[in-house]
Amino acid sequence: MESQSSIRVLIVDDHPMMRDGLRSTIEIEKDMRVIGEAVDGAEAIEMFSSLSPDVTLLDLQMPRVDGLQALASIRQAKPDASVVVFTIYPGDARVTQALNLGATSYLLKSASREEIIEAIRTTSAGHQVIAGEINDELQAHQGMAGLTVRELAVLRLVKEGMSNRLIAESLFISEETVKAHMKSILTKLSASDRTHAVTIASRRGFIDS
Amino acid sequence: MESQSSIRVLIVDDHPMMRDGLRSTIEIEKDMRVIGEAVDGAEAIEMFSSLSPDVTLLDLQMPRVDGLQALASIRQAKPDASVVVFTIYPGDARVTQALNLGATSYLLKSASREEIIEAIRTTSAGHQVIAGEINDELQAHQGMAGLTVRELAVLRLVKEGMSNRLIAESLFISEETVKAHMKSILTKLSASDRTHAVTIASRRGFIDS
DNA sequence: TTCTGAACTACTCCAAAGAGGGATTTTTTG
DNA sequence: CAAAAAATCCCTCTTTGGAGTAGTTCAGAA
Repeated sequence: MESQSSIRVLIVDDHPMMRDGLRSTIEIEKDMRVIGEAVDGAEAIEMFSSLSPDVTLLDLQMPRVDGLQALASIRQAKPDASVVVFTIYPGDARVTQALNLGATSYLLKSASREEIIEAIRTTSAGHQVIAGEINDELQAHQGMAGLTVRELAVLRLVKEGMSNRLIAESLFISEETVKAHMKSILTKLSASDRTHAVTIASRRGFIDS
Repeated sequence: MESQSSIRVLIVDDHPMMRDGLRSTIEIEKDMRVIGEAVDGAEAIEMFSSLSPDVTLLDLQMPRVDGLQALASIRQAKPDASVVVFTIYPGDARVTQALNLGATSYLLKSASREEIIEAIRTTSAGHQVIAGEINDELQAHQGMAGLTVRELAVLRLVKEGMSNRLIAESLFISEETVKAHMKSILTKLSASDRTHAVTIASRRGFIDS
């Protein structure tokens, strides 16, 4: 589709220097150009609908509306949108979530100029690019059960230092139910206690660190 | 000193796009230029001693040798070196540590082009620049007791899910001593339990997240 | 040198966490 | 619709965590 004209790219990142780097790297290539820069998720959603870029380069860590929310909105507005997630976060759970939300590709910020340019081209052609480290991580946790919505809600409160009793009150359930969720969380994450569970969940991208 | 000639800057960051952004932004200014780029702490130490830059722009989050270690080496080699820490990490404890290690200035990656350029100029002139958000954080925790070396060692093991008994064995001390350290940690961080302590310590930059 | 902070140890005591069972009711989905 | 998955609740039992209190040793600073 974009073989004749140039690939129109929207950059979404809250760090000015990172946007500058991406812009200057992309502008060097003859078959692509930057048509807009957004500094947070809210702006990303607006600019996506007004500009209709061919490829959106999307950071996940952003103030206000985060990248995953932006991704959801964008894919809802245009279900075949090509999005390259470009983030420092590995973590199989976050990657899986992004791919389920419709991200086409997933790159890390440690990627080289060439990898990024190549990923934009490949993604605009409708193909997927996943960073090697990410693939390793996905395979390492392949087949493992994810955490449910309720388990994540419990774990986020655990992280803030709440006791099972307080969590129960906060979620309007019994303490026994909280314990049941905790048991499931510890099993699924192979954690030795609640602190370990939070540590593992942060590393794997189930919850924000 | 550098008023006649241009300010010679060394960039240290493991993200190629970030380095590109910094380089192109700095090269626009007539009174400064980039004389080298390092991708990790080890390279930073080497390049610092071979190039003797006027200002070093240093990221903290890097593979192998991290930024704080690099900072320590650099300041040891040249005690009056001007270093601008440039990182995504806030966290008063990390900032305090960096400043104690001899960092001149502390900027966040959300900083604008103008703020970065201005910080390089000010720092090369021997003055300090601290990002506003960072100052707020420092003030908010000003006067609070820091964690001791031993308390940090305990907390890092707590984060990995170890029980007091296991931590005691691991550090060759009694479980009662571990409990004493935990009591002190919980008090100093105003944490409700060990999980909360790890969460707060990560946010404030006492331990890596 | 006295003093302060850090590291260490010991005791009691109770609340909380987690292991090991089992069971019911929604909700989702093939 | 039937089956599976998720969410709920309950009971026992043991281990662990954390509060409270008290003390020693040692090193470095005032």
